[in-house]
Amino acid sequence: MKRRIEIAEVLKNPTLNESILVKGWVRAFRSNRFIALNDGSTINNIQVVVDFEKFPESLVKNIGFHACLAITGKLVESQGSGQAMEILAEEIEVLGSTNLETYPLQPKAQSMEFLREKAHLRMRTNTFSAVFRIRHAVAFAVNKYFNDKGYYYMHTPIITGSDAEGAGEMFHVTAFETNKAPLDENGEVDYKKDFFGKATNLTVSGQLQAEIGALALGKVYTFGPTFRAEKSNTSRHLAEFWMIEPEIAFADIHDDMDLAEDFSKYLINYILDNYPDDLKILNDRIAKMEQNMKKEERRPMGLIDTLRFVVDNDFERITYTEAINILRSSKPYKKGRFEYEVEWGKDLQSEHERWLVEKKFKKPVIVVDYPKDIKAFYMRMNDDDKTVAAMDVLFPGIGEVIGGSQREERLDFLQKRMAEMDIHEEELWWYTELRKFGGCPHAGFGMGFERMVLFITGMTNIRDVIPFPRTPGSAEF
RNA sequence: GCCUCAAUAGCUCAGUUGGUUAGAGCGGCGGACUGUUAAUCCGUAGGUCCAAGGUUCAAGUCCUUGUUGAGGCGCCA
Repeated sequence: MKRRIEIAEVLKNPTLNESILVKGWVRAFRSNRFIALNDGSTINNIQVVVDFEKFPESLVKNIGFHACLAITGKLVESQGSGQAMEILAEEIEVLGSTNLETYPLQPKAQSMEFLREKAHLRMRTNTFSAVFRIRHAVAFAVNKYFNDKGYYYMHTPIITGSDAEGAGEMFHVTAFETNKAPLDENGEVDYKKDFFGKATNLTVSGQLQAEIGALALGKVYTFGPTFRAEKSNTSRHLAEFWMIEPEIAFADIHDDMDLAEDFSKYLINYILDNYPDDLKILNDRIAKMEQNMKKEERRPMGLIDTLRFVVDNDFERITYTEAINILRSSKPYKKGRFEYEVEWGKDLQSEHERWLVEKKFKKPVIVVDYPKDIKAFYMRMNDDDKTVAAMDVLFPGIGEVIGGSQREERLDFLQKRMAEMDIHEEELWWYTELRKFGGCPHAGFGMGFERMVLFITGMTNIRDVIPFPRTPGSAEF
């Protein structure tokens, strides 16, 4: 019995004129003679040449789109011009045929919305196989980057007893059966009798726990699923997404920004260096799609050129106050083109961020030192007593990919902010104890993993860079 | 949560001012084809026009409600 060789290996280290065994799915069957076979190990196919008269008609009939085949044959130099080598089929076994009268996928461009409804099949397409190979690679690069720099990967809880993380609506977790939860004397659900003895939720952020790690291990990061019950209906939000949250001791906001920029560039470079073929498929797909678009709707640069440009240039760094001033002296502001007001103390709207990133600077922008009133309680107060050491990294086409801050390490400042924002210290007693016992300056950020994958793959909807998207009203598969 | 748009063949779409039997390309099916590269060529089948109600002599087309999807806003990552 011959051992199967993966197509990636065949193409990388070809053993010409030897008989080999490959297995995979049919991407195309042309001229009753040429099979393009793909096994997922690479975006590239191997061509199999079938002398159809040598095989029974019933077998040849089963070689349809996305049928699964095992093929033994001699690997030779190709006579055709589209590929370097090909396999002359000696034996063909149909492992799984496809009934094409009912199979929904077709060998042509189909809409992202349609394919999203076929999440169990869409990974077989060129676009999605490329996206999910790259998603894997970005995840690997995240771990490699931090490991190589001496960070420890820390697993923070998925179920949390704290509802004060302040990052959005939470999904409740309970072992009670619906409508059978015991009530207390006030008629409220008595969570003391629930599994954990208290009300619990799915985590919206691992940051507060990551701070525990940073203040013991020095440098840690979390990388895990995160849940937000916001009914966000946009191409940039998911109810279940993955977040990367490094947290570092003895670091200030500038170290934090340096890390965010270096880390982002590392991830992009890792894909540019290791997945050029998948990137090219995605690059060409976008170029083709944009052929029919008006010039002003097209991207200023192709996908690969955009990624190169981002890693080759410094991110723009401006303070929130500078951003406000730049916006107020901008053409669209003067001409009244912005829908929302630009005013110190108010958060930058999407349209403002987009103008700064896409029109003014044309590259990623880090905005730092936001007004304290629009930011979370744990962010470190600046000396001006008006702003906090918080930063957002904004990317073209996506907006906020990273949000971070230097954390408030001074107990009295922290307690004051918590009181102002009505956060009870009893609930976060362990968090304030980190300041009471051996605290130190520290900082960190959260990167939306899918948003980064969105940027690197050039996809336009976040639901298309996670295998099984969870959005309001949708939890199929 | 708010706003806007859309839903017609398996897919992507066209369908004029409300007017005869709802069209195309791709895909499927049948056939041809021994160097194809989104193969090509010939033939063929395929429709609850999202759902319910309404206006009208007449509705794919107009109105109401609902469902689903997309986009924008807010929230954020």
